[in-house]
Amino acid sequence: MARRADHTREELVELIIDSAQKMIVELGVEKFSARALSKKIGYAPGTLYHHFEDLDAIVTAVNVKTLSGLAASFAKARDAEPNANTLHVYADVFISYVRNHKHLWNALFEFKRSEDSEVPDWYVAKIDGLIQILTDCFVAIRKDLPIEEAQRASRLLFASVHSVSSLENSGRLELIMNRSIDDVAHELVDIHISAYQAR
Amino acid sequence: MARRADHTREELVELIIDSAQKMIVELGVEKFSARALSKKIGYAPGTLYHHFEDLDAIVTAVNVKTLSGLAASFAKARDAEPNANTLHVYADVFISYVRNHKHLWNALFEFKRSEDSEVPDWYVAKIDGLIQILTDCFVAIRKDLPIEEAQRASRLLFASVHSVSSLENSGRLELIMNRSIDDVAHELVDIHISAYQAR
DNA sequence: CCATTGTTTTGAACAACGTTCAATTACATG
DNA sequence: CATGTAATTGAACGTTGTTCAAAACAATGG
Repeated sequence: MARRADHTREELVELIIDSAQKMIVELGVEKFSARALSKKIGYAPGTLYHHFEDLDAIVTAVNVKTLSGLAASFAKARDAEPNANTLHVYADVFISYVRNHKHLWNALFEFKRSEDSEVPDWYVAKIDGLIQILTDCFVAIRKDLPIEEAQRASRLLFASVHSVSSLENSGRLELIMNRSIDDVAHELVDIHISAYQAR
Repeated sequence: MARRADHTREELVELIIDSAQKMIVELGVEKFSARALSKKIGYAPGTLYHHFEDLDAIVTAVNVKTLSGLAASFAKARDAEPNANTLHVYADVFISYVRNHKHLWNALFEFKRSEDSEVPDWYVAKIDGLIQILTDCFVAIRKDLPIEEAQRASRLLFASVHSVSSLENSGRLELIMNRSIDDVAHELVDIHISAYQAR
């Protein structure tokens, strides 16, 4: 048939992404399937593949929104006068965002993308944006150090907090320690600040 | 039929685990399947389920060996006189073990276990053993601090290095920074030592 | 040496998955 | 109203993990 009258191309693409997002939020990415999604939106499975390369592409589209949401939370918390304490604020923002969007976050960092599929550029760009905000804080902590040092420090802190929170999110932090992720994140921030100040 | 003459029960269990391990090493855990495994060992798929609860249980059995292997590597590198530098040695041991057993490590930390399945006790015990070794180093660095502080520090360092190396292993470290995992691990060790010394 | 017993092994079957593509259908245009 | 175009369909293919009645083998007792 030709395009059904109920949705334009753009509307359909949006419908697919939004429904996929809802589905992942509710059931987690492992329960997410092409058949279930197509049923939910009232189209046949094959239709999905005329608007997206494969399921991977749909999850990736959802991931854009997830990462944008985190960026928005960071932007909201952004301080005109960044300092050491601001890093703790961002840690809180990060931890609670991940906690409140557990399934979406898992989709972002646990979904297996196929071997050949490249890492999208916007992925790196979005993350770079987040890290830049942290870099500002490190710059403020020690204005005498070159910006490269601050960048290095912020990337390392981001990687640390991020990956420890992934560990928590997959239920494996308790294998290593019996502490809340909030505790751990804040201590990591302290440690990284302390080491940075002692340079 | 009754038990086939070619393998005793114990031999068969061992054969299953060993073949599963080989398979994961060669192809990765995502290519690992019940049918392929049964074909490889020359038994029918159903046979696997008479010796293991499910595929998860087989992967878990492989994981025992993986974690034991890491523990053995740590034990080999263990120093009678631990100090700050020894932590770097362990970082190297850890990183190269993960690098040399990429697929096995992924099976250990990326394989999705079913919701209800409990974390095995030996899992925690093995990891605790590794962390104890690190704790000794921290104790040596500052003998005046209580052992709880050293334990805290070693768990945090272990979690950091471990999770950053997971990030690398899943090909996502490059999303955050353009550095080798070795570099990152050693800087993490330095940072944690520095902060610990400054307490 | 054979029949019976008790397990172990088998493999077809089930429900689900991602994906493809010929056939169909609905809409826009002439 | 006929024709053409393009979106949609859904059956089909090859996977997957798992189950279970049936079959097959080894040990046992006579």
